[in-house]
Formats: sequence, C-alpha cells, structure tokens
Amino acid sequence: MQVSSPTLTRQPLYQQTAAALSEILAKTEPGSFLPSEPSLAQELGVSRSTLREAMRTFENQGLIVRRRGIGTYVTTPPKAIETGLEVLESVASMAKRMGFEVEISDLLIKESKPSAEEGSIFEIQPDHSLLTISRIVHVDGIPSAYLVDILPKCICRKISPRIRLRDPSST
Amino acid sequence: MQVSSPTLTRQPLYQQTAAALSEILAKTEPGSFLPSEPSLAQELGVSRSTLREAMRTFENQGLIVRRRGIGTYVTTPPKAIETGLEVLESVASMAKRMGFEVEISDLLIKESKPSAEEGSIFEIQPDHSLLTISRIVHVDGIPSAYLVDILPKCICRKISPRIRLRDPSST
DNA sequence: CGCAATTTGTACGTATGTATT
DNA sequence: TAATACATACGTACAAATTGC
Repeated sequence: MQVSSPTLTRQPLYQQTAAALSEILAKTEPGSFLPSEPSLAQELGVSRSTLREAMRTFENQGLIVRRRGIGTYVTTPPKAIETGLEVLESVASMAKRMGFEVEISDLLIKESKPSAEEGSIFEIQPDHSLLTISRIVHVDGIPSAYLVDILPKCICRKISPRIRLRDPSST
Repeated sequence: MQVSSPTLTRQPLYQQTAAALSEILAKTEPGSFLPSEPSLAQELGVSRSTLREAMRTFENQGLIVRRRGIGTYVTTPPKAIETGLEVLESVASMAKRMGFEVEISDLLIKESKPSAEEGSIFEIQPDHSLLTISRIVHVDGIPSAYLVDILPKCICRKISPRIRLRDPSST
C-alpha cells in the first residue's frame, strides 16, 4: 500500500498520505483502532513524521482520536452525518490546509447581554457579557462560509489570552 | 533570550516557545517581518522544528503570515480588536492546542434555501441549498462557545470532500 | 534570461518523554 | 516492572518560491 511513486511530486507527500489514510478510515469500523503509527508508516511507505502530519488533518476534524499510550481510534460519527464534517476544525483552516487561498472579510464583533436561551446554554448570569463574532470566509476568492461564534466574554480570556477589545463606543 | 531552563519540563517546549514568541510578536510592528526561522530558533535556544511548531499556533490564528521565499510577517490587526482573535482558527482547535479538554455537543445540521441576504452574501442562485451547522463547544466541561457555520452545499464538497449527508427525512 | 542567495516547506531518522496496560 | 503507543525534540537534507544580480 505505497502512497505514490516518488517521482510524482505534484502534491506534498503528507497530503498524498492523507488521501490514502482517508480510504483506510473509510474502511475502518467506527470505534475501532488503527494500526500503530510505526506499522502504519511502514505500510504506507512514509516516515512516521509524515504520517503524523497526515493524521493531523483528521484529528483536527475530529475524525480520529489519539490517546497517548493507547492508540488511535476512529470516531463514532454523529447521527446526522455519515462521515465527519468540520466539527472541530474550522472551515478556514481546513480549506487552507488543502491549499486554497483563504481570506476573511466583514469581521464584526458585538458585545451583548445574553438572551434567556443563551443564558441557559452558557449557564452564566444575566449581567455577564456575550461576544458575537461573525465573519465571511472566502476560499479562492469566492464567499464560501458565514461563521458566527458566540462566547461569554469571560471565557474569551481563558481560551485566547491575547484578546483585547477596544472601546465599543469608538467604532 | 533562552526559553527556559531545560530541567523544567512541566510544559512542552514548543508551548514555552510559543509564549516567548508571543512577547516578540507583541513588540513587533504589524506588517513588519520577523527574523528568519534559523536565527529565531538560535535566539530562542530551540530547534527550528520546535520553533515552527510554536509558530503554528499563531499562524492558525492569523496573527502571522508565512511566505515561502520571503519570510514571516506580523498581521495588521483588524480594526475592531487590538490583537487577533480566532479569526482563522476555531475556538475548539485553539482550546485543544492549549491543552484543554474539548467536547462538542448539540450538533445540528439543517438544510435550507438562502434568504435574500444570504443569497447576496454567497452570490448563489435561490434554488441552491445552504447548510447551517451549529454546535456547542465545551472546554473542560463548561459550555464555552456556540458556533454557527452557514455555507452553500456545493461548496461543502470542495472544502470537505468526505462529507456525506444522510437523507434529511430519516431524522 | 539564467544563476545564486535567502527563506519557508517538506521529509527523514533518531532519541527520549509520558501515559497506559 | 516491562512492553506498547503516542508526544515531543533535535538535526539534517533537500524542495520550492522569491529576490537580486
């Protein structure tokens, strides 16, 4: 199960490996484990580093889960979809990884108080603030996704300590 | 500008490097270039691989842009925020990278026809379908973000060829 | 136009750390 | 304790893109 002939280098080896890996994942029962990295690498004829680079994609997408000391198993897919979507990975990073040109436009950040529903989702007090971040992702120039993230302002620091909002009144 | 003493290994070296790099980024004028990877690596006292692993975070966040043959420069931040937020990287991958436990719940995928506004955003025909994907991201068990992605169904295949929707009527 | 220098991207091999069984 | 599996880290080499000569 070699990945490709060494002479054809149109695509990076790790992407070719990802393609081959994709077929293996498709044939693997959800919940069951993949072979170990060394054996998989040997089977595909690539180094372990390259294999791991290829696996990275699927891990980010949440299609596989890797556990130190245990192994790597294929995720049980969510009910609504057959194989994974970008449940974990963002559309932007996914497209970028596949070699497309990615641009962000219409970035908009709003601060607001939670509605009743939002309050129940996040289990926060009504006086806490929510941030709503929306933007449009362009893939190779065409608008391809409209993304909205809603998250408590307090969480924001935890996840991304570098964030610093300007005074909203100045916009 | 060494990253840390070699004996303290509480945190992976590339994360310590990311922290050090973060300070460098903060002191770097937006739009200007960083030193080359070899020199930066030497300055920080780590290998180029480790430095690149550290840079990966910021690249995914869109804080830096790397150009082969040119160099790496710091992004001009969007108007609304002082430093970058997860404009490119999803909340989930960011949190995961920082070592938090990440779970996805309440995944919901709806198919619909575009509204007038949505049609103008995506520049598609009214008979094309839109997919609305929503889910809640839990970081270390607490609900931390509500994410909504809206994208044309036709785009979906391009970005994520592995997606395969089930018959909506069966849900 | 080609050629060389610079810079990031990819790929490999090896060694060691850490978690699980 | 030992064996296994993934995680991290290093060094090296070459490929590919860009710039300047």
